[in-house]
Amino acid sequence: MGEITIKQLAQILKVSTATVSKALRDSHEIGAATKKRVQDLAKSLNYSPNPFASGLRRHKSNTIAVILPEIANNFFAQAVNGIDEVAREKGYHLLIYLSHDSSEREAFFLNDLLSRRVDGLLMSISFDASDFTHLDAIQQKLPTVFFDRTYEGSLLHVTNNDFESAFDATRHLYECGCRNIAFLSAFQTLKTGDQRFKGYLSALKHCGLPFKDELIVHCNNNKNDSYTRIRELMTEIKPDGIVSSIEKLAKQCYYVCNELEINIPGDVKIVSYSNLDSASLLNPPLTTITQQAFEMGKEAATILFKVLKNSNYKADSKILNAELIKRRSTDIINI
Amino acid sequence: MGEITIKQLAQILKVSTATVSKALRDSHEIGAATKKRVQDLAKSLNYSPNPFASGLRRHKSNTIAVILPEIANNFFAQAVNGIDEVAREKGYHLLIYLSHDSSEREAFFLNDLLSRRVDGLLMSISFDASDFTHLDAIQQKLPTVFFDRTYEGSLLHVTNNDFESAFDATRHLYECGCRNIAFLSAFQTLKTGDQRFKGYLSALKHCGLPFKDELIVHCNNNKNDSYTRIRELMTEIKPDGIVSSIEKLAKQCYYVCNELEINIPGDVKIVSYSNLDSASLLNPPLTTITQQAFEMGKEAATILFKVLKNSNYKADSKILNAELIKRRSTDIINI
DNA sequence: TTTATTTACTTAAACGTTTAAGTAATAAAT
DNA sequence: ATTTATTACTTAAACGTTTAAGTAAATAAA
Repeated sequence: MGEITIKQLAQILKVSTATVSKALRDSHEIGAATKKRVQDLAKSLNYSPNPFASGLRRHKSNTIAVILPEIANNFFAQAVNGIDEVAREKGYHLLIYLSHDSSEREAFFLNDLLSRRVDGLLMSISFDASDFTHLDAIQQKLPTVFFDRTYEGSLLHVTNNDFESAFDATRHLYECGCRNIAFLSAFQTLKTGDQRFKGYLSALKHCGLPFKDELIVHCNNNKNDSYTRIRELMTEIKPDGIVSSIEKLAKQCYYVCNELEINIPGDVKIVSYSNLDSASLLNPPLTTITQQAFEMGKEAATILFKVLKNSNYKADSKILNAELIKRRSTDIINI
Repeated sequence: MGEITIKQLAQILKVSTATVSKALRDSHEIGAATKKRVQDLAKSLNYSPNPFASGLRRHKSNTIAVILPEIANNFFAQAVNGIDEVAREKGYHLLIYLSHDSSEREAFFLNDLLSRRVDGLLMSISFDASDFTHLDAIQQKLPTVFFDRTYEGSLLHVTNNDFESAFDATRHLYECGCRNIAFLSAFQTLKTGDQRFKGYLSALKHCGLPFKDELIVHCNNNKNDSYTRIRELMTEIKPDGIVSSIEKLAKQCYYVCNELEINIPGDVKIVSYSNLDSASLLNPPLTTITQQAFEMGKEAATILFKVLKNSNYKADSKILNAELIKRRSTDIINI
């Protein structure tokens, strides 16, 4: 039961605990022979230092927190894979917090993290964020890198080229013949959502299409709500193209179209931000704006570790390019 | 910078640190008036206890570890959601370890967990496990509940009705007219994989179909390898039905069939263990054996917390029923 | 040879919390 | 009135590690 401690190692070897500690950390203060004796014994007894004791003493946890809106989503899951790769390499542990897109939960987590439980934070902001004071505060207290879903006040972040990718997607629909392009909006209070919307607007202008308010559907966190709104859009406004700023909503479009027997891409073409790995197996295969999810996690973690190494590294950012992958959901159908 | 400590609270209130500590934990040793003074001040200064100090003293981390084969998989992601729900409610934190289906990584993690960093462990075993000594060992040291992918030696676990669900899936194919049913096998060294295979065998017998070795495809962790094997199966053996014991392999079947222009369900019918939430949007919609992923995480966590509360609770298990959801990939086609 | 430096350790305090043991004052029981 | 119990605290040690400061011996420089 009782785990082996430095004290016990010291007793066995008839040296002080200081010697053991230093030998294990390979300090120059310890002679080669003693070092080896200590290290050999430690290995043979399968000693591993108590993380609480060393965390307490060193004010360092070797742990980073990751706050995510959700985990059952290929984008975030892949991002975690990227984060994990970097963190493991550095010997760090990963504490996961799921906000389920609730800023209330998020605030609770952020408060918890002030206890110095972790050395740093990687975060993607929740759907319904509107008050950013907690986020402003955490950045002052804890090295924090935002990824994907960022806000105006973020100092360190990794984002997509959201404006450009939304622009390209919208233009792609135009080029495929759409003249009535709807936009399914989400998290427009965040920089990420705002940029996507602006990209859409800019593309409309560029293509000479008028902006129509009824083509914008603001979706919230409630599944039924957004289903109803999309259904309304499809029955009343009947767009011939849809840009969805979030994967969830694109799926709902598919369900609505199934229900209403609307043909994709015949009646309406759809393109969505999505990292669904079965996008090409859907019926029809979905044209996606695919983010570099793994890379994004990796980059965010890399920036965080830079900051942890050198704490006067106060602002940095990286933009990754999302890729428009054209599939059948935006095919031109010759009748 | 410097976080507020109990010492500082004590100094301000002119009481001892013991009093503060006890007041915060609502001890009966402290008078109501003092208690209130302490709690009010703590709240107003946003005090939160240093988790390292209290972890060191109490030998308790309020953290549980979760070891998963992968996270970019709806089953595991939903299981994490279930775990998260229970853990948050109990005020626990979640440390995530991804084995990427490597038992080597897994062993490394298990070793790390011996440092008493966490109070308990929830685990789903990696794909290529063959030596179970690490698993035997961890169960002696740390309350551990296995879920989904378990092994013979597991004391606490939550599983599917793997035998029955594989039986039902196989029989379903038989009832849809399949007489040459292939089985895509994975992690057969684990109890989970073994049970699924036995369920398949039993159904063959029950339906009066002969067992043919060439209909079994053993798939490993390597994506290209298993693609090749499935391709061989489809070109050489040409089964009219496939039971896939893992979602990944079912997707590969779809890709192979796309490539070879094999019609699903006309030429071959497919059923797979899968929690893909877009299963119904696939082309064709995939008949799945859908596990109660969220429930499984929740149940596993619940058992773990029972053990944490009462440590002579040494063996327990729960079986959840996976559901066969029939979709077009196993439809009977009338020619 | 004397002094300064380097090497290889040890001592002891510190990190922030918890808790067993002690104490003084008050209330209850005899 | 004396003993016993209860209440509301305090003292001090402990959890296991790290590290600043000290020390004695060996080596190098003067």
